[in-house]
Amino acid sequence: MQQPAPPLATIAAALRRERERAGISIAELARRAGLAKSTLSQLEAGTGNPSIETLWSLGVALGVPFSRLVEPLETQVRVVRAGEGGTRLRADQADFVATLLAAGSPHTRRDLYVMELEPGPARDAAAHIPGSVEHIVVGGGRIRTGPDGDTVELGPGDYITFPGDVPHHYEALEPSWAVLVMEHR
Amino acid sequence: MQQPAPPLATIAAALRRERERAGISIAELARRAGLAKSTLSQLEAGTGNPSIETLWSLGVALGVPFSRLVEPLETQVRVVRAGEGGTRLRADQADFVATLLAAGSPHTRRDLYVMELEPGPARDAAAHIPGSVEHIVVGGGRIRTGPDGDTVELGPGDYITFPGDVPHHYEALEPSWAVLVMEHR
DNA sequence: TCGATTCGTTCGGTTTGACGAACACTCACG
DNA sequence: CGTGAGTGTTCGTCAAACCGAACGAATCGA
Repeated sequence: MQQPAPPLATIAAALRRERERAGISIAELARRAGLAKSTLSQLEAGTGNPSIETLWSLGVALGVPFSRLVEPLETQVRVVRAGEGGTRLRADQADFVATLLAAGSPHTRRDLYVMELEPGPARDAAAHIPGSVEHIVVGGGRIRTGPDGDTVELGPGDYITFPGDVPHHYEALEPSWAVLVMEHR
Repeated sequence: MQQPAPPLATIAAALRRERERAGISIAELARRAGLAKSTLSQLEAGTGNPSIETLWSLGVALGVPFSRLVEPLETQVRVVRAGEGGTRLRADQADFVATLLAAGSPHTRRDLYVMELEPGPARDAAAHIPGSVEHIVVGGGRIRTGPDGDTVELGPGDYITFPGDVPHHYEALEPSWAVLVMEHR
């Protein structure tokens, strides 16, 4: 039910991704992590099966949590209308369905809020930490929200997710409340 | 900044803890994971530095997310009624308040669901992965939920959190929907 | 008391991950 | 063109992870 796939390829991809994000070469990373560059080369090629210590030192050198290197990735604006939805779980003996909106990875930190809004424009230009993502499920009322220039109007049960590190705003069209999950890495 | 300590000892401890929780022997676990029991013996002893594949297969055999084996450790029923709440964020120039319900630590994995329930008892005895925690914010209707023998009735905007690894159930008193955040480590 | 079973640990042998050197390649400089 | 510094890859060597078998201890029946 869990453990979707052998993480060999995932590690290779994550490793390359994080290294390029840091803007350093294989040789440089090898030096910082105290490893042979040949080892890194093979790892990024998907060949090989690193030991915990090896992978750990890479996490340290890259400044990312260990689990970031072993679990997959996902962002963008995405809306799920009430009732629609992707993967639905249906309880065998029960009258309820649960719709998966966003799967979390271990390295993401998610804070859970309930948000109450009164009508009127309410900018939140603050543009949070880079890499943060917002998830909103409207509980009641109507809210227009999203990144500036790409806002969407939502009603009860509607879900939206969008990057939190760009200017965006919330605007209640009537007294409203919503569940907000703030995700930062 | 992160990466507190070499995870050698952590893995040894986590491995033993999870295995004993599953109530199986080293030999049995070795058989399920397709490893030599000698390997496990040494791993639990703290000797050795397992490869990713080895540790992964152990995670699968134990039915535990990979990261649970490599990261350290840290629940109860808690209810926040609509309008009440702990720390409230108030936007300076805006008409909205956000109430922090649950702060996420890194290393916890949180999946976001919307749940629709029809009236009638609906047991979910399944008792998910050990260490999992459920967070629920009711969007509409009325729901009675919580661990068996300790359920609470909730209305729109109410929040509850409780351990997900014990028998519990959802019971909609009328057609309802809710936001569910499933947290497992 | 003697198998028979299961447990966990210890001991050689084999596989393989990590290392370091050599390699081909590109770019900048003279 | 050299030549030097940078890149990433390939190859042989060595240490260590992993395996399988053998071991002592504990439990349970016959």
